[in-house]
Amino acid sequence: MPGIDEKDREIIRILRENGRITLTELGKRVKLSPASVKNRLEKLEKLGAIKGYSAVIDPAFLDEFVQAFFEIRLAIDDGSVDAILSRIAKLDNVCAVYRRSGENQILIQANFHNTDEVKDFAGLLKRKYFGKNLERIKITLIIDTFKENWVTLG
Amino acid sequence: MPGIDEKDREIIRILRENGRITLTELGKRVKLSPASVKNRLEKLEKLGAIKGYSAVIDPAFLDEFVQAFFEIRLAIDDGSVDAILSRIAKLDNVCAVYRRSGENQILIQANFHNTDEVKDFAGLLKRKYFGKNLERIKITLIIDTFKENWVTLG
DNA sequence: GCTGAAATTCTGGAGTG
DNA sequence: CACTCCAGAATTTCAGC
Repeated sequence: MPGIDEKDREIIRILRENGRITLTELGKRVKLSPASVKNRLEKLEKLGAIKGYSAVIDPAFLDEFVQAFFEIRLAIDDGSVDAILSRIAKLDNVCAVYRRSGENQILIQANFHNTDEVKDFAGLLKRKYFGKNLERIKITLIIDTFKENWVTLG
Repeated sequence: MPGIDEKDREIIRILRENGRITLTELGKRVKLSPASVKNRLEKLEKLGAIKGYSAVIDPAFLDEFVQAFFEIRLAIDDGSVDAILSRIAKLDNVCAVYRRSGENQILIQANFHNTDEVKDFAGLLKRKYFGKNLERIKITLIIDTFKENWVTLG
């Protein structure tokens, strides 16, 4: 990676596990002044190394009692799918969207208030987003979370 | 949820998509003083609604060029597995660990420098962590990420 | 990348409804 | 009892070096 040194990587690693750390504390850990850390942060955000910041939430506090994975098998997986995935990514209840190797090329993670909403969402994926290109959809529900977004729980 | 009102939920929703927002800005959005927001944040963290904060990173900048999912089928899935999953969750290259419904009860997401490390990790899961209890392990590699941790990319 | 000063934010206590 | 206000502390920010 061009223009990235070990201190940048250390900053990234720390932020990944503690996204709300202050510049001052971050500076102490990597032995830099707060101003320098800020300059590096801006550089890393501009370069796209840091995409954003997020809090790790217990979804039950938002009445999101059902968390589900949707593994989707498409008949044809070409570039035209990208636009669809981008639209799905914008949905408020969707927390992750990946394209991956294997038979089920698409993986979507989303939260719901109840299982009826899960069914509705699966129908939406078939009807509104993928249409006949959707060959199979496998739904699994999260039972327990031990780590999420690099944050260890419990 | 006891002791949680709509303003708390709004704070949580904002933080989930913008984990580094200041208390002042957060206060403007939910129409509260920064001090009140701070009190609520401390309450939400104490209650366990907010588990932590994380930056969303492009793993390539850490030379983590391979991101993989490990779907694991166990012969017996009882409470004794919890301790194992907690240990796996502590590993530095593991970003998520879930127990879920379906045939492959365990889902692990982790990052690697290359595919050799993926193979090593799969071996470790079998040899060190699950042993004979591990019936099957399905590995898939992430090809593209459209959304992660509630942060939309691209 | 550091320094130092100014602006902003954070923080804890006292006061109000 | 949660919120606001306010003053002191800490942090952030930006200029110049």
